[in-house]
Amino acid sequence: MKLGTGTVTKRPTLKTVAEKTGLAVTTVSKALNGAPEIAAKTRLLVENAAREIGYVPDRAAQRLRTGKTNVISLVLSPHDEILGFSNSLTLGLSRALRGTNYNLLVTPSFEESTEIKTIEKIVRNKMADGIIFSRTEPFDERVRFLIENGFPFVCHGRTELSSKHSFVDYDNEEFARLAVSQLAAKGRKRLFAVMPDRKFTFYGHLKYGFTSAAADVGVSYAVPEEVNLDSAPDEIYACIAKHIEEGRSPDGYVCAGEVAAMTIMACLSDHNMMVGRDVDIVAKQTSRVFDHIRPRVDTIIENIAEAGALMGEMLLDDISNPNAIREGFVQRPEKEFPDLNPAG
Amino acid sequence: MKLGTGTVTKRPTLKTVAEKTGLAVTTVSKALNGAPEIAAKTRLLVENAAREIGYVPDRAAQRLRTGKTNVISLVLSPHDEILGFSNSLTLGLSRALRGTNYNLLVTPSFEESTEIKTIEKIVRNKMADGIIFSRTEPFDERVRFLIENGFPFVCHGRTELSSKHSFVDYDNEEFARLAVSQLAAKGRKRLFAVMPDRKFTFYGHLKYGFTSAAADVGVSYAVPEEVNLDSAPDEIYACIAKHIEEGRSPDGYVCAGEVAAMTIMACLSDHNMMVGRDVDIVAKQTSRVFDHIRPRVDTIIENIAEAGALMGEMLLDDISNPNAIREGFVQRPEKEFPDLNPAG
DNA sequence: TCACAAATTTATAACGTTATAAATTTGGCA
DNA sequence: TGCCAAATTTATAACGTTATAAATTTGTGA
Repeated sequence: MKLGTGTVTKRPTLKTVAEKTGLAVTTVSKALNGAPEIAAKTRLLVENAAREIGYVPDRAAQRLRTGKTNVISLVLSPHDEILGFSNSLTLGLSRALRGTNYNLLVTPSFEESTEIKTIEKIVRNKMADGIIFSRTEPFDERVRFLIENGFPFVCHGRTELSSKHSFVDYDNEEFARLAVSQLAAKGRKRLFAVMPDRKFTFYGHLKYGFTSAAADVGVSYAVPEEVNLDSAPDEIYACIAKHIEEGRSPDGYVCAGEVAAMTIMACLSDHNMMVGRDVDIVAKQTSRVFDHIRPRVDTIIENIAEAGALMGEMLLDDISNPNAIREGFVQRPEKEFPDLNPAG
Repeated sequence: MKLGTGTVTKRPTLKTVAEKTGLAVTTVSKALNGAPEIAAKTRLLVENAAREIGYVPDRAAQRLRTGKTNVISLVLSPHDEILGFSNSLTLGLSRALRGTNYNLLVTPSFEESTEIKTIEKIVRNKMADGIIFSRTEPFDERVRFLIENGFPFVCHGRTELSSKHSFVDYDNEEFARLAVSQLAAKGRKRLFAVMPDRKFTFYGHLKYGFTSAAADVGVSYAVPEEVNLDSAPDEIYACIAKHIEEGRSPDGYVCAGEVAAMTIMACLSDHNMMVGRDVDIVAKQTSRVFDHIRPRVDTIIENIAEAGALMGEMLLDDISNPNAIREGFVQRPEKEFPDLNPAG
């Protein structure tokens, strides 16, 4: 479809359609927006004329008039793992937005501390109709801010705040239990878990899952204090290496992050520890990297794209029903990726 | 910063600032936009007042009035590898946009065929001031369309079109040469290269690089016809497996895609072929996954985040200087990642 | 001090849309 | 046929900004 080769024909507006049909601008607007008072034959007339001359409403004008941006903003944390996480989230979200007339604005924060500023800016400047973000904390300031301002949002992870709000979370407690059972089933006794930063809500869920499962199946589990899932790979590597070299190596690892899990595997390999023989790992898998990594490790899947799609749908719902009661959804751990994910 | 707890105070507008300062709306507008005719003391007065009451211009109104969207659109292909590519691109782009008042709209196409439609839509609906996309073909229809419509864009990859246009490409020819030399230096003689789809510009560059380097250093190289870098990992795996099982295994692999390279490694491992002993691989590295994969393989880096940042800067330039002569930039292969990349 | 140019400020209109209220047309029924 | 309510269409104003042109103020030199 060429748009006037060189000759810049101005975009058709409501006025253009009005002139073509001999109707008033208002009528055309109403006809295209499905106002009930418009006669059926008028609506048809307008729709045909609009299609014929390729009329598309001007978003800026609509936005100025109605105050709606038709934009959803995905606020990324600097730590959203370059591997998989934000990518899958974006993809899932886009899938939910497909077919709607919402667009996706991606706003990375470059420092953790600026994330709340980013959100404040989006709200203050009305840059979007709703916000999506992740890495929720129990008393998350972003959540508080958004609730206080009545701004629609869906976050990835629960909070412990009293106000209900939309969220999509993952059952990390169950993840922890499954992981511990799997390792126990392989005869592993001394486990080692790389945990997220304590400040995140899912730290608690994991911890509770680990503790109870470890007690249930009679294994021990330790957490290295000096690193967490967001630590630089080098630091995680060094930490694991130190334990191995000091003879304090566990016989099973649980890791709720892909990069950290890969780092552990690299470290084990470099120390001639064989996964499956000397040690076992259960990793949380959020992308498909582990499909291509050897030795194979046990993984438990967290489907981020699905979470993203769900968050998108929930957010659209929240935007159109500002007064509805907010609900959360908790994803269950899965064994297999569904096949609708793009390869990778 | 709380925005009126519950009490919805309307956003300040130019009018608000005008009333506060006793000046006309026009004057305020000009003062804030740096118009030269505004007296210094007036400008200061306005700036202070604006800051004080937290005035932020309404984008929708600006956009309606000026026709500028202040949005850059990143159009993603369904094949942009879930691992790294689009993520790094997004990050780099965001970095370039940081500090400007441009926002990043991410628009994934879900089918390859709809990508041109996506772009047409962005242009027709003036959804952005400029477009970024990748996977350029020699006679790319997207490039043709955008040039024809005088719409600013920067693509990742060159074309063979006669009109000059902005692009950022990677020296894949050099990549191929380096890869072949590295393998030859290790004594490898029969190489195997998984190539991109023939339709892409960089197919030609790689091919030329391979052919000339192979001739120079006296090795052979073959390309499996049935798969390319975008093939499903399963297919690549099956293809490599078949060659190994039929005794036609090469002793060196070159792979310009991360996922494909990992797949090859997995296949080799599953067939008890040891990288470094039975076979060697040189992979193109666009994320940091290979840092964490064992056995270590030789990689040659293509810094996508840097490319993204560069593309962003070029696009902003192109937007502000519509009549400037367009130029391209070709990235050189690198040995190391710079350290400004977020961990991962 | 006055005239006039330069400097600065201002009023008006417009971008394209939709909410509101007013105007017109239609159709039913006496 | 004529009246009235219902159905449908229309005019007007407004969202917040900036381009344009007009108006005002300031400063300079005679």
